[in-house]
Amino acid sequence: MLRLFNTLTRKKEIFRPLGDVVGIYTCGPSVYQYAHIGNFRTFIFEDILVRYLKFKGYKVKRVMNLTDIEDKAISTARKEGKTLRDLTEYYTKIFFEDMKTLNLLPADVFPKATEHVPEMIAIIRKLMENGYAYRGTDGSVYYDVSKFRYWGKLSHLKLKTGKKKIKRDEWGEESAIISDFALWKSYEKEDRDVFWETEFGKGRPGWHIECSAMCTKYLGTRFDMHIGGVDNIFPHHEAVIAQNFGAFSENPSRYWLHSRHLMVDGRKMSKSAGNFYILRDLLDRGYEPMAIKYLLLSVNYRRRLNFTLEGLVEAGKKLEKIQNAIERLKYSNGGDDAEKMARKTLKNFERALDDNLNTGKALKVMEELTDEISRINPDRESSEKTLGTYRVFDSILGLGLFKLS
RNA sequence: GCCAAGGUGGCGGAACGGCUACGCAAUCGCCUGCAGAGCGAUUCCAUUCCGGUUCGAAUCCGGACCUUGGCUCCA
Repeated sequence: MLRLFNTLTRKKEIFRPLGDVVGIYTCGPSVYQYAHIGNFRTFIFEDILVRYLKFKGYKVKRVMNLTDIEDKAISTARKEGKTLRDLTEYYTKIFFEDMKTLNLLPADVFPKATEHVPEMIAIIRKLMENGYAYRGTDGSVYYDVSKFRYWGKLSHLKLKTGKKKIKRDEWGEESAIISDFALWKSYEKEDRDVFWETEFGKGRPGWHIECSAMCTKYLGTRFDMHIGGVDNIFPHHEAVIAQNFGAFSENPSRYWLHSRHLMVDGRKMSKSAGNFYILRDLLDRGYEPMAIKYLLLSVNYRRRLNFTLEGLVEAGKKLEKIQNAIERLKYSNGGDDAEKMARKTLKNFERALDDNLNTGKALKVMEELTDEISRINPDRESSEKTLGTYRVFDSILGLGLFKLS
């Protein structure tokens, strides 16, 4: 029985699907730069979750959005003298390549924000009609958070409503005052050719509306899971809930899952600290993609994971050890029975993943099986059965365990 | 300030009331034409601190101390 930690309730809850198909929406990449390994920690987690649900017999529909319009993307395109479209198409292509390199299954739908402006407008219209939105003096449309009584429920922040912006690093009484957020931003000349003519004027979408529009379009007003990194909790997912509630009177997702950020060399990964890794840099330096994946899976997604190059080497060794054991099983023709061990391991593997997708533990039980069968000389029949067990593991983990074959 | 997570051997990381995981690293053997891989053995007073509950605590309770994360750039 699968249990997942729901940010909304801050508890592990037994997973019960709403319908025949498990609907999963995940906040995908902003395609104006290379995705880094931290991004991939989240995407790998999501991938294993999807694969595991399928293994358990669920049908899954997964939607992953591509954010191809936002402030940074626009300014990056301007700096590089490219059109927004050229820029985002390039990084989208790279992202798909990286996903393939890491053996991640593609989502069923990859909707792009720029292709869903009419859907966004429809939701903003509803929000206006329902009294959750207003036109600002600058012509933009804002969400009035004072109208939403559950504002702050997901993030568990005690937020005071107000129009003031908080100042960072000046925590005091006023620090929890938050501002309304933009649904539709009116046109500024820095936007150049990035605009749409709509009933709310010439402009472009706000930061959060795309997810409301696209999750609703592809999964309906109520689906099973919404996933992202912890940084999305506030304000992004809080805003998505507010938007959907204002438009459709319900929280769009039953479970909200958030993966924790990874650390690099014991510190938060950041460009300024020089500990910022993107996939292709690591590959250029000779590291194996599956070793990277192995390391990223070695700790449960809600725990802090410290990414180091030493850890990466170690992960590569562990993976190799398993690959070697599998290779040996293909030809072993001894007299020992491995099947019992394999069956026990599969059970423990499932138990680990059932517990909030504890991939670290799952890898551990797999390593233990590997050690056990290395000590014996399995007979032909149980070797085949054990290989079957490894195939199950690999179908869920996608680690290329049969690489040597 | 508010809200969280966590502190286990040289390192990573299990165990959530009892049998002192496991892996990596290190040392020594075995196997091997060499290499790789593998096997066996060995070493290391590990549970932040102080109380409490208990026959028994890393695990439960209370209190310290410390670390990390979030609080509209961010997966």
